[in-house]
Amino acid sequence: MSVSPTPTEPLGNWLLDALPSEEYGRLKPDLESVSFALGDVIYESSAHMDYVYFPTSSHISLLYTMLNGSTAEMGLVGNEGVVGIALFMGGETTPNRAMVQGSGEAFRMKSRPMLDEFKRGGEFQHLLLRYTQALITQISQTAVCNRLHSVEQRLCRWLLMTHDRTHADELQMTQEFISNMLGVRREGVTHAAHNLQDQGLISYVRGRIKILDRKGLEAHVCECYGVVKAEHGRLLGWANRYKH
Amino acid sequence: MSVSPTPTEPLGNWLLDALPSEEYGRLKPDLESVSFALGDVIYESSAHMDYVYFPTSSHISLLYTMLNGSTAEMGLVGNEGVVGIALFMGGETTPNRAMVQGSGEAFRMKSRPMLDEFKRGGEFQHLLLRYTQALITQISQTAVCNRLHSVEQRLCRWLLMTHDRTHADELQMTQEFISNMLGVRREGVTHAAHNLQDQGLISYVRGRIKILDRKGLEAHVCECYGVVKAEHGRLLGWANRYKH
DNA sequence: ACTGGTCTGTGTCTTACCGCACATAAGGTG
DNA sequence: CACCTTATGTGCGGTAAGACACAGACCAGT
Repeated sequence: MSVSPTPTEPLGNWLLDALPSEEYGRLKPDLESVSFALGDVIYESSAHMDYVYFPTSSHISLLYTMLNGSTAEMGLVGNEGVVGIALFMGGETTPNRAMVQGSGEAFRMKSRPMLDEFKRGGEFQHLLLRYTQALITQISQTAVCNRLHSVEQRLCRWLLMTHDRTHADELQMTQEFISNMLGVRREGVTHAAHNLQDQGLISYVRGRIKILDRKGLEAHVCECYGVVKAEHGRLLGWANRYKH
Repeated sequence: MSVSPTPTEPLGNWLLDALPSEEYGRLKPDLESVSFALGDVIYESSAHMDYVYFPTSSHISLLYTMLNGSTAEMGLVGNEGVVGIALFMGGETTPNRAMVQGSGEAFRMKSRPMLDEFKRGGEFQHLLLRYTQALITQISQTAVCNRLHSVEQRLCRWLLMTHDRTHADELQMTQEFISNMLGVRREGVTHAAHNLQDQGLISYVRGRIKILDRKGLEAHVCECYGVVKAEHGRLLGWANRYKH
């Protein structure tokens, strides 16, 4: 992870870019640009957090690791959101881990100035809370989806969610990695990925996935993807972006 | 659902009872006591919400219903919490349903006065946000648990969570009902319940479950139960209760 | 006491997914 | 190129849980 100085606008993170100029002006001096590589761990479970992170070109996975080592993803944060909600929700820590799932850039801000602005109760607070609600929807839907849908459907969902946050048609991740996200065996991913490939929806070669037919994936995915996406749209008001 | 007037203290809801006198004094006139029966629907998915609810002797289940009609629970709210977080998180609605799972009492408050107090940024806001974080943990853990643990383990977890919120050893609910919560078939619940009964942990007769051996259930349950409980304790500071 | 409805138990068949073991393939490095 | 590591494919047996079909058991009302 490397750190570099002062940002230019628009920043590329929707929460930051939706701020009124006045609030943005107050926060700006405290924003630092950071660069993440795939697999970087941003927060360890129950560990102290110093910063909140606003991804721009990176995206981050929220994971839980069981005592026996198996893992599953509960949520995915891209440039629509923020990592570290526990800092403004008042809990300081969370019992999960945040890991970089797509390398790229983010802005970070120390807990203290973030909280100062949050406590003013303006648009910043309002945006963070609405985003948090969107995240809750995402996590809830994951809970239900994990219970009721097949590996193949969940893989579609995961690919689409990742695609939305990558803004590129080629994703870099091994089946092993994906299996840890979906909470299934690696072979299960091999199998599901193979099916999707046979249908011409993706191509998969050694840690490189190409999304060939997004529409096809959307036709294949369970309703969960749409529910979360619609709710994100509703809560984060895509129309209101880039105010300044 | 029946409504009756003015409360006496302590109210029995931890969030309300943890408020400083000043804030409690402001909210008090807006609190109404309501009585819920099993199965009452408090919020419908994506429907307008007028009130937030602070359960005391009742508890409420947060559910998601799939297009095909199958359902699963994502969270359970008892007298430690509040139903209707979307009202202060700023989303107005959520894409799920809240249903009474244990009959009993609750306090409710109109959205407007609740928001007025929330926006003052005092202890009320602080408590609600911390509670929301605890709820997020619960939902996250449900997501992971749904993926990685057996019906029997999940049934134990659900029984313990419900028991914590009922403060009674006899629960009233059919296997059909439970199957909708766990997102499994009714027969799956029959099977799991039977196993628990054989081990002398519970007894089950036509919609009446007795918790016979709580320690035994705790020994049987997956880690998820403990994680969520510990996090609730940490975030809601059980020591700080009943301030006034 | 009969009847009808609501719960629960049981059986069989099928399927999705796990666990394991191993084969193959594709790159990277000396 | 030879070799090693990493990534993926495949096959087989086991198991948890799904779908469906009924049987029994309890309860409530007339």
